Amino acid sequence: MARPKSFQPDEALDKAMGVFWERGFEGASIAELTEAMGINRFSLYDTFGDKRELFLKALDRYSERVVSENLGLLGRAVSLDDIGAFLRRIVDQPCPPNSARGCLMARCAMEGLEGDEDVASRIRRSTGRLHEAYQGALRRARERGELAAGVRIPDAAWTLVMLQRGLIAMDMDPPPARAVRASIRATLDALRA
Amino acid sequence: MARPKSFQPDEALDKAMGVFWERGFEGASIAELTEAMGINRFSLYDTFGDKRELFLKALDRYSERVVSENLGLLGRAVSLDDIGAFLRRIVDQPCPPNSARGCLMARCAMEGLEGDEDVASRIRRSTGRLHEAYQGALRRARERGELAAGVRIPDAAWTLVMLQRGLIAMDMDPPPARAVRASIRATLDALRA
DNA sequence: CCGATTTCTAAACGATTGTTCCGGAATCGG
DNA sequence: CCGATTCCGGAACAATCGTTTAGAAATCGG
Repeated sequence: MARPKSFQPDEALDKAMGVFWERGFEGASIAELTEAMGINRFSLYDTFGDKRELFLKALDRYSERVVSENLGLLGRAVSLDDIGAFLRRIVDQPCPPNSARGCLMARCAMEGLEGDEDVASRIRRSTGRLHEAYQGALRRARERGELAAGVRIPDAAWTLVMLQRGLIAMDMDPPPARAVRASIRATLDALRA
Repeated sequence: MARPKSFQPDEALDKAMGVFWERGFEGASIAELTEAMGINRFSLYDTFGDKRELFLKALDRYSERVVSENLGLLGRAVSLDDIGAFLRRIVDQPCPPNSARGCLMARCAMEGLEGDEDVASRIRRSTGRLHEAYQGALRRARERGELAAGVRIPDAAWTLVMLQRGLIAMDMDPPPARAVRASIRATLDALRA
């Protein structure tokens, strides 16, 4: 054995995730990353590989941190009202660390990273898990008799995924809060028995 | 007077718009732009200013071309079915020039350009015009007696704006086409009398 | 305390970024 | 045809990009 690392890779990866979250992949420079992570250039390459590998690791971290947290909340939803509360939380949560907004996955989907299969597969997996969670919540709502007869759960789950994406996409120029709440309510009422 | 330009600024700006559309602001390099525009580096700076000014001009061009085209279609919508046809057209149009997808404005809203007030104001104006157009279409639908009594037109218009944004945001990993059509139909049925 | 092993510091790499400058080419009015 | 004016081609700018390398520093087992 020899000299131990003077930093905690886990914490450094969290910081890197935050930088990518705020600035995107191309927008985040190595200098910015090393400064935020509190480590040296060499340590970054030695521990995480090059920028792209670091980005993939940050995506995975985002998936187990942020996405899984949201999925956990959704997993406890048993009614349409719970789903509505979940969606409302999405829009008016005060962004985790400081000024990072929106969804890292959704942001990458907008960048030119669509060609990178490793990135694309992670995004697909993330949306797939979200769709799955919405389906679960809808099934529980159906068991309680809340859903209208004609509602197809897979399609309704996709509707909610798209609504969530739409809410996030409106981040820069958000509609009045009342309109947002009304949209969420209208979408859920359309499923109601 | 003297030597005339050997290119048409209007066409060159169209090409630049296409590059920004596909690659984003930071992703589009000057070399890529000049090549696509068919002009020299000097001509670019002499005619359009620096990269940021060119980008702002491209945003304006996008606004008068693509946005206005969509707004024109919406302006002819008189029923909820017309709105539905408009939304369906958004998702399965085969991307104007070649492989440019999504909305340039929405893409910039995801990039780190939120700090630039000149960019932000253009995005606000674009979404504002879209919201206005949806309100107009909804008013015409109401005149025909299609809208339920409790529907507040401004809120419903925001719902449609967000739905459209959500549809575009799902571009990389799109849900099955049937689910998309079902979502559009469900959203509109919620407004129906 | 020592040698082996690993991390860290710091400098530098070539490539690319956005931007500018200069000499030659082209077109105009006269 | 001429001089003035404008534009084009290409080289070059400094700055930054992502990445690598060489040597100093630090920690371990023995």
